[in-house]
Amino acid sequence: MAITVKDVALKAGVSTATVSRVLNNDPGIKPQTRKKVKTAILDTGYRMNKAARSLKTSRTGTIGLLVPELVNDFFMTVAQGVEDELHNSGYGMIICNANENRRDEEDRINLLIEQCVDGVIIIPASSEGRHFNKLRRAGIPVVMVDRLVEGFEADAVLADNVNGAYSAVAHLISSGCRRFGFIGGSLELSNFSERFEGFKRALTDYNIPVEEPIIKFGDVHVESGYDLMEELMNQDNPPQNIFIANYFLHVGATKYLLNNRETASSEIRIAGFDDMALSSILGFSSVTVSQPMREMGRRAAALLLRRINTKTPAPCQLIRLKTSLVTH
Amino acid sequence: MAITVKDVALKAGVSTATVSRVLNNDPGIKPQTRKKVKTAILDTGYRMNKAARSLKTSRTGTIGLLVPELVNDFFMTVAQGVEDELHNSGYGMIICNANENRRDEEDRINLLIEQCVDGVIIIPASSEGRHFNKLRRAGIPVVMVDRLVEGFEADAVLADNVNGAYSAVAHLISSGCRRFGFIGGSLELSNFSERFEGFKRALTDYNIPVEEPIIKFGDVHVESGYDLMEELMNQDNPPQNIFIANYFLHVGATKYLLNNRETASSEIRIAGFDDMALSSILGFSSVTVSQPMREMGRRAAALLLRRINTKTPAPCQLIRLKTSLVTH
DNA sequence: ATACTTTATGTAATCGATTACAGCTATAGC
DNA sequence: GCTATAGCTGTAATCGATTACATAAAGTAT
Repeated sequence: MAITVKDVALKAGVSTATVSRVLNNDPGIKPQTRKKVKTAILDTGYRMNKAARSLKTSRTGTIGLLVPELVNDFFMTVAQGVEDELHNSGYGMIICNANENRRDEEDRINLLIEQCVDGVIIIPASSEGRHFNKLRRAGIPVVMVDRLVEGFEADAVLADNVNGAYSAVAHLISSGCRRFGFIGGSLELSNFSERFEGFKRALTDYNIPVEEPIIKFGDVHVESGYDLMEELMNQDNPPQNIFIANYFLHVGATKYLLNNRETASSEIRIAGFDDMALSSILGFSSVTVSQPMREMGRRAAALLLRRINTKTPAPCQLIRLKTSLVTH
Repeated sequence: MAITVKDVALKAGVSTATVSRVLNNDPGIKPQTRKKVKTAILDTGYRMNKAARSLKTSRTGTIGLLVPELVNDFFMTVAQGVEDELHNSGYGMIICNANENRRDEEDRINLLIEQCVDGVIIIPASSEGRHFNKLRRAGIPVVMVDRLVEGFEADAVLADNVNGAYSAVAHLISSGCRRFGFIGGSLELSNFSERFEGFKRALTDYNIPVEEPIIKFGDVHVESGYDLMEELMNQDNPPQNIFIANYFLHVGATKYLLNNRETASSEIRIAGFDDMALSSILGFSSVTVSQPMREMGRRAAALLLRRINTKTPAPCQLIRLKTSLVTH
């Protein structure tokens, strides 16, 4: 039923080899032959069966993108960047959802291997990455984004978390703030430990003590932000200035403050990480660190494509992208 | 290099046919043979080459999901639902991004056809869908979600937009509101025209006139919401109650109000469509219509899988899912 | 014991595109 | 005029899994 190279060859009066060569833009085809084939392709409405091509070439022209969740503007903005770059090169992208857990993450890795993707970009769901070695064993190049993991080495594209956090806190300090709370995700996650590092460094550089009880860690979601802010505010002498290490925590924390306007001081100032569409309308937010999310995706894809197209194994490359500060 | 059925067959001392049958859980294999093959599969670390299978069976075990954009919690929540359902059935999902324009949308359709997906779920980017007929011609089943389009008929899963909008407006009316503005996307998009329909119906049912100048249409994004709210507020005698027909418009409109606290009355009450993670912390929001987004995705996927697995062409099916009202 | 099912497995063709190799033509070089 | 070379194009094997058909073995009926 479907139209194959054979049909096109017949129509154009050439062999299937020639059709294939035209399809692949091989040089060394007479211009008139090429034209004949091209019109035959259009006339027949031929569309290549990529499964057949993949079988022969063992390249699928698709890469996998594995993210911890789909409903997340950070991950999806990175995905946009990846797609930007891939599409330029004629590659397709399979997005897989790790559902925030290792089991699903591993499961999706298997799926991607079976789908014979040419490469994989991973935003890891946890701090542990031994299961990614399957990809290595299957000869599939990998690029990590946003976080590094234990037990697996690969190229990576990361934000300069330390300096990003530092600059936000320094900004608040220079506008007079002197006492800071911290809300962040688990220190096991490399991005959060880096941001905490930047936070501490800014405080020590300005001779501000780091007070244990007003440092809070949770997971990376809205609910956690809400709870941690509640804990923070219910202490004696809660801090007026709070650095919050990711967008979703920021949203949750703001939610708490809005729900508790009476008790929470209106003088609270928040420095947040990630500048999203809604960051500017979150109350209390005075400055946010903006990661170049889309660019991170683009760079990751570019790096991956380079790996795919060069067989020689170069040492792992680590790209750090600068953040910028957005004041509200 | 890679391990194939041949290697497994050799190891197990059977033919490739038998290995294949075990892989496909065919009945009529002696239990001991099956066991032999299974251990051989584990021992060799065999992983099937899906390209080869697809070539032979012309089924890939993947479906395509085409969305207008990735950075959009509505679309991605639907995507979650789709994945929930697909993954139960061992299917994979390729997400494609139409970038809000018809050209890219058509381009992604071609990509999906070439990838030989078994079916496609589409959230259309515009009101026009003639280009989707390519899928039909390629024999690929399609299910639409959220919107209907002109020039292309298919199964669809939609929210009950009319009653959703009606109930939100009726709710405000019953709490005393008497004069309503409307902010929505183009009426060419079926979901918005339905919501506008519900809006009007509520007003007429309660004998409230529909005043032209306070009805605003734009596109479906944050910026548009901002601009339309500005227009609305700059009129003589602006309405105190506003129905906003989607989440992003709602966000944009709120942004305007927050940026113009002095001029805008604090008595403004908004009824919004879509209840998202942040809906509850948008100021002014008094009620939102919640679509069962994830369920919409699930139902769409279930419908698609049924189409894929039954050859008999049944008439198009249209599923309407009830919305619910969330008060803030 | 014979013929006929039924059950389990093997043989080999097949899906559609790619590509090594062969073959043919035309041109250049002598 | 004859060979060497380059430039195009065709022939046919190939990728890995599936499956129609063939075959063999075991069970059943008479």
